[in-house]
Order: sequence, then C-alpha cells, then structure tokens
Amino acid sequence: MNGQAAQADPSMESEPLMEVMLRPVRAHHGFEGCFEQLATAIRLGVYPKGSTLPPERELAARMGVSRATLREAIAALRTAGLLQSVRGRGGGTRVLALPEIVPTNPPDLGERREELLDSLVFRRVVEAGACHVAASRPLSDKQRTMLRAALADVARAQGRRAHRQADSRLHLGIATLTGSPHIIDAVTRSQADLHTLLTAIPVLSVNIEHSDAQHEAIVRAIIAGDPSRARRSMEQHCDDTAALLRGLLG
Amino acid sequence: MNGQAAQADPSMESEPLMEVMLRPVRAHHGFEGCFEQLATAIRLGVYPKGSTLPPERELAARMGVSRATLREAIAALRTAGLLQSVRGRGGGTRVLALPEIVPTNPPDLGERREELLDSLVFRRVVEAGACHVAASRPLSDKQRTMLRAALADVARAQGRRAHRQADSRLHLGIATLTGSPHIIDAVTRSQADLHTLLTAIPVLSVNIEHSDAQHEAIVRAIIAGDPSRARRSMEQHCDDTAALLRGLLG
DNA sequence: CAGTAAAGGTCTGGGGCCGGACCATTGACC
DNA sequence: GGTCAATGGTCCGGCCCCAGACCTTTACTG
Repeated sequence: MNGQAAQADPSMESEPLMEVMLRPVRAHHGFEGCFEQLATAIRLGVYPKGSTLPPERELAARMGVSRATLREAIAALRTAGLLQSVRGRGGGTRVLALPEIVPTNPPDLGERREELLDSLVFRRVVEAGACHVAASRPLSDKQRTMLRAALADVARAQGRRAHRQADSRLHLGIATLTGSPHIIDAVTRSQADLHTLLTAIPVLSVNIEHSDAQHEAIVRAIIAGDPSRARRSMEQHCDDTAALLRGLLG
Repeated sequence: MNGQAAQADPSMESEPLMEVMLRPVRAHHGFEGCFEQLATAIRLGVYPKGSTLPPERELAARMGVSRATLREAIAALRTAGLLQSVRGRGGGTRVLALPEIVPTNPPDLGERREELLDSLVFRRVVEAGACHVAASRPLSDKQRTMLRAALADVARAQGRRAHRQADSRLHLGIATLTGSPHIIDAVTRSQADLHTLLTAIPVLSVNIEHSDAQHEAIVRAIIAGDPSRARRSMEQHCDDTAALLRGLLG
C-alpha cells in the first residue's frame, strides 16, 4: 500500500483499520442472497415444514429484489425438494421438507475455522447484548407467554434437528423482544453462520440438561427484568456452547 | 399473510420473526455500496485529507466489485470534489477534501428517528461487546501504543469535525483490537449510521471533558485487561452520548 | 354459475455490472 | 535515453437483474 501523505496522522497505526474498513459490497447477488436467506429461514425453523411463505410479490418487495429473481431462488429450492408451489387462490409456496444438514467435511471446517471462531465471538456479543436489551424493556403478557412457550418447545423437542430448531427459535425469539432490527439482524446472521456447526454438538442427556437449565435461567432473568443477570446467563451459555464447538474445530 | 399450515407451532408467536427474518438482499447496488463505503471511510477519517486510497485493482478486489463499478464510484466522488486521481507511477487516488457534513433537516431526522434510535441501541451492544473482547485479549505493545495514541488524538483535536473524526478513530481502533471481522464490521456500520448525528452534539467544554474522562477510563480498563470494567465504562459512555442524542431526536 | 380476487407463471426490452484486454501516463532504475 | 513497473483510462461482449405487463389457475362469494 502506498505511504500516506504528510497530513495523515503517523502516530495512529491505521493500516489495519484501512484493511478492514472496506468490505465486500455484495452487489449482483440477488439470486444467491435470496436462496441463502430463504434456505436459512427454513433451516432455522422460522418457516417450519407445512407452513406457507408470504406471496411472491410481497416477499420480493420485502427482500428488495425483482419478482423474477425471487422466483428463480424459489425454483431452485423447489428443485431441491424443499418447497412446493400451488397456483390459484388459496395456493402459495409451501415448505415441504427441511434442508438436509450436511455434516461438513473436516477440510471445509478447517477452511472456515477462523470465520467460525469469529462467529462464536460475535454471537456472544450480540446474543448477550440482546438479552440485556430484552430484559431492560417492559414486556407485554403476550411476549412473556411467547418466551415461556419457546422455552417449553426446546425442553420437549425430540431429536437433534427438532431440538436445534427449537433452540434457534428461542434465541431468535429473545432477539425479537429487543425491538431492534439491527440486533435481530445480527442474531439471525450469527445463528445462520453457526447453525450447521451447532447441529454437530452431540445431543447427550447431560448436555441437554445443562443447556436447558441455562435457557431457563436466561428466560427467568429476562422476565424478571434483570438485564445484568440475563446477559451473564447468556454469556455463560455461549461460553459453554463455544467450548464444545472449539473441541470440534480443533 | 396467509395462515400457517396445521404443523406450524401455534404457541410460538412467530409472525414477528417471519416479518424480520427476511431483509433486503442488497442486490444490484454495486455502485451505491461502493460510493457509500468510500464516502463513509473518508468521512470517519480512516482516509484523511491528503491520504491515498489503495490502487483501483486492489480496492476492487477488496470490495468484491468490478473495477468499472469502483471507477464509477470514484468518478462520482471526484465530481463531488472529494477525490483526485493522478495517473502514472507514483499516482493514485487522493483525498482532497472531507465530505460536507450536511446538518440534517428536522423532518429528515423525524423520518429516520426510529432507525437512529435503533442504531443507538445496537451501538451500545456492539461497542460495549467490543471493549469486553478487546480487554479479554493479550495486547501487544504496538496495540497499546496505538490505543494511547488514539486517545491522545481525541484530547488534542481542535474543532467539531476533527474531534468527531478522532473520536471515531478511537472507537474503530478499539474494535480492531478484538481481531473479529464481524465486530469490526458492526462497529463500523454503527459509527457510519450515527456519524452525522454525533457531529450534531455541541462541542462544549463540559461535554468534551466528560467524554474525554470516559474515553480514558475505557482505554485504561482495556489496557489493564479488565473486561467487565471496560464494558461498563463503554456502556456508560454510550448511555451519556445517547441521552444527548435523544434530546436532539425529540 | 358468473364474476372476482388472490395466488403462481411467462414474456419483453433495457439498465447495471462483470471480467478481461488493451492503451496512456508517469517515475524509477540501469 | 531506453526499459520496465505501477498507476489510471477506455472499450467490448455477455450475464444478471429489473420493472412491468399480461396470462392461467383456483377458490370464494352473491
């Protein structure tokens, strides 16, 4: 990189900042972005098996792409066997199946190791922050009920996939309580990044019981309106999960 | 929105989650994204007046766009009087001037009020989280020196704009210490969102002194390797800044 | 049973963006 | 002074994506 002009502050080691400041723009990837988001939403259980996506025109508007581009992404998901489209009134695009959780190849994990470790760090920041914010806000009865229901769903989920999805919905549900689109977006992206890796955690009784106890502590702190306790509980939860995952990453 | 199929969990109020889960893909906005990022980098002082941007080919690769698209964004910034290009060896694209900070129209602020309030909430989460992570890591002498230098730059900055830029560089500098691209990205976006609004804070002696004292506490806690104190100090700093800004937003 | 609304399906012309190749300028080096 | 490398500048064919218009299907309603 060329040296800076004289006016630039020499005491500030800003090259690293210049390095990281300009990042990929994500232009020209409408199809890819659509496909990824829809697959992630289905995978995380936001659109469970049997549910119907919003109508195409509405979805295109919400995602900020043309209907043609959206339709291509939906076509690809249909080809993959995840979606089914039915035309006519009362029709729509329905979730047929959940995406296969492909156990990632060790070399692939190796390639993505740094990125996944970064995602773990970021997850801890935003999920703990989300808990703090959620516990700071007055919650409606409806919101408390939603939270308790999501917690109960995790406890009674059978099998690795169902448990993973219920877990994701609980974490995402907490994020929605913050009322902050930025936080929701950050938690969503972090969940999406780590979903496959989180699914690799062995669903052993002892792990589940520990995890369930931590979830309960988090939910209780949020409902009690105790921001510090909510954050600390989530930090502990993220730390324990991260310890397991770091074992997988090597 | 169409009702869900029978299998969908009725106890989970997931409509809000479905609402927020799918967000704009940002397709087909290469030029816009480039322009915005470059203008922000200049505005935040990452590329100060007189400095040279990386060569076009390198910049295009880093931002993941074609050189043609990047050149269009640079051309627009040149037309705006911010950049100057010189061809030939030893040439390059130099920063001529800083973007005008246009004092935003009250109606505009009103339109963006919710978004800016959200950015304040998000800022608190990611900046406090960044401090926590930065204070948790072993820092090199170089990094400590960078931090102290950035702090000194804020203290000696003259005038609203110079002070704002030095302030941004300190916050961004802290983010770089985390070593986490996700955190750096989040802090960058949050700084970019709030930059204009933060510049609107009156640069009164009492405000500056208070802010400087808080900055010092933050830096001291990070250097001391005290994550909780670093986070709390940044939370306090963000809260005090937010209180001023909420006054502006009404 | 006809009309209507709500859904998906198809087609078209045009702009945005891409990757690559090549040209022109400038300064360092031998 | 010629060569070379490092920079910006220009051009081209092609793909992605867009917005809109219009068609077809399906189920509800009066």
